[in-house]
Amino acid sequence: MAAVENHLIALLPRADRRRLLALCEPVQLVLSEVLCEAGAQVRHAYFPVDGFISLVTQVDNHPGVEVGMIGREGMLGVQLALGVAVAPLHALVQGPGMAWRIGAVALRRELARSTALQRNVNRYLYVLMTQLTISAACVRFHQIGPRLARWLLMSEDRAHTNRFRVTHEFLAYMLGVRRVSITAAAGGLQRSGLIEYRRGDLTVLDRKGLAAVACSCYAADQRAYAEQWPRSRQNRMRGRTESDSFGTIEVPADASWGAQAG
Amino acid sequence: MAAVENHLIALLPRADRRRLLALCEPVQLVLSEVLCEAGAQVRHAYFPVDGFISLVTQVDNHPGVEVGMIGREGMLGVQLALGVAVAPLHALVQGPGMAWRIGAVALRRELARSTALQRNVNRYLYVLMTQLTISAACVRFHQIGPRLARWLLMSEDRAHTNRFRVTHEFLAYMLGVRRVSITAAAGGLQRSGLIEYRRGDLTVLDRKGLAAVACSCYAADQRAYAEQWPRSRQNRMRGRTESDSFGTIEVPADASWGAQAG
DNA sequence: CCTCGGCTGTGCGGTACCGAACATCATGCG
DNA sequence: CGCATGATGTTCGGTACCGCACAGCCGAGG
Repeated sequence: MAAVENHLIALLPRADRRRLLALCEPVQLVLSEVLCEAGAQVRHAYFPVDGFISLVTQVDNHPGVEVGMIGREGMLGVQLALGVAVAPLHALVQGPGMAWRIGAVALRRELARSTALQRNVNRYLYVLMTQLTISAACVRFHQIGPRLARWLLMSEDRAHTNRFRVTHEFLAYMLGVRRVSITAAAGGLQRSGLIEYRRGDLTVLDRKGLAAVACSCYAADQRAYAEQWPRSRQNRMRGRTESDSFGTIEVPADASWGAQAG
Repeated sequence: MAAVENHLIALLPRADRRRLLALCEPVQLVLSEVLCEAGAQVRHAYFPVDGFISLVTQVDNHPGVEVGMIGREGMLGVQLALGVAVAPLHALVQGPGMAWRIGAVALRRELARSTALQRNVNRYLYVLMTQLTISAACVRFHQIGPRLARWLLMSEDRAHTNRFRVTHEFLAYMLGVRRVSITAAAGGLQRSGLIEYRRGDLTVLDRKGLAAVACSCYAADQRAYAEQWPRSRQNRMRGRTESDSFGTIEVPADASWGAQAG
């Protein structure tokens, strides 16, 4: 097993993992690439390893809003496991990197064979649903500043780096707000010394501080994941070093999924 | 087969339907009953026949927002099919009536046995996910008036009556807004002659007019359902009498799931 | 009949957004 | 170097909400 691997794959028994990977091909996720349009036919599922993907919903002629983020902890194309070959959402690459890609038919065949894979995919499906409902409430009640902080934390978790290429324009699209509102919110975070950016190059400086100003949805997302994989390596390690609260814990730059690298 | 039945059950082959119903017990859904709390353990799934159910999400100490509605077309407790026995959302009875209730274990056993049931449940799960994403965008971009109109249409579809007992207070909770905002929006609809209400007793007078002022999410929800059951009785009938646009079509009081009673 | 409690209407100031336009500034390229 | 391009900063008025408070009003129960 590789040092880094998609979690849904890493958690499979060795034989199942081998079989699944034999059906996959490695692909490079390219920044801003659109992996599928809402309503379009889907032929592949993706298991990100390094890269990560944003799920964006859109209505009428309003700008989009991100309702989900998929990194190493999940997969794009869960609906294939439900026998649905249409994408419900725009999926676009938000962090470049490697992913495993598998054909829809192969995935379904392997799902029928591996109950472990079935279990993982089902659980992830539930986590994703939870993420959607959290996003709905977040978008309704939380202000732009806290939402931006949450977004940065979630991205950092999935990008495995504290520095990424995003413009205010792009952030505005993700949060479903005006660019000007991002300028204001990001300016505030920068003045507080939590982040630093210039011309599409953003660096998270103070992860802990960011977590303090982020809305509760960041913690809620992590909790939803942790509940489904309470015994995974990441979450076992978590117990060793953290308090039981997500709101005030120290979250180092390479933390992910409630993990504490320790 | 009864004249009225839950659609997920009605669409099963006779033998599967018989087996499933043998495992179910009829229960009466009582107005305002809370069927499950978010995060709580779930022991039963429900297939509404007459009654219907609201799914409500909540964060911090904000009021709730409804993110899904379950009537004859769906079921409460899909997550059991994913092997998850925790509820992601508050579920409360919004329209009284009859429903079939089945134990978690029995449901899982029957799912393993009936591929037709599996198929229906999986597809409904996808529809529900779509509903969640639609709600997220709706709550972000659409104004209270159109959202209220949408809510009334969705409720009427599931209540199978144009008259229901709801207070402004309750509507405010469903839409995640202040009671006062509902008073304003509902007052507008009443002055336009689309609805009529007094003291917790609301009647839809002009369904067509309501559809005209509702946000696009009403049509989007119906389309999501219709895509998954394109050949169901309701949707077959639809093709005979309707144009391809949801925005301007006539929608009679007893329509449901894109159906046109004709 | 009257009163009380739940439902509805109204008015007030505040604010967090929006849309549009314009100003500045860094970067890369001819 | 100078300039186009794209990123960021600022300003303006407008609006759709919010929180709060209070006023009317219907209907059930004493």
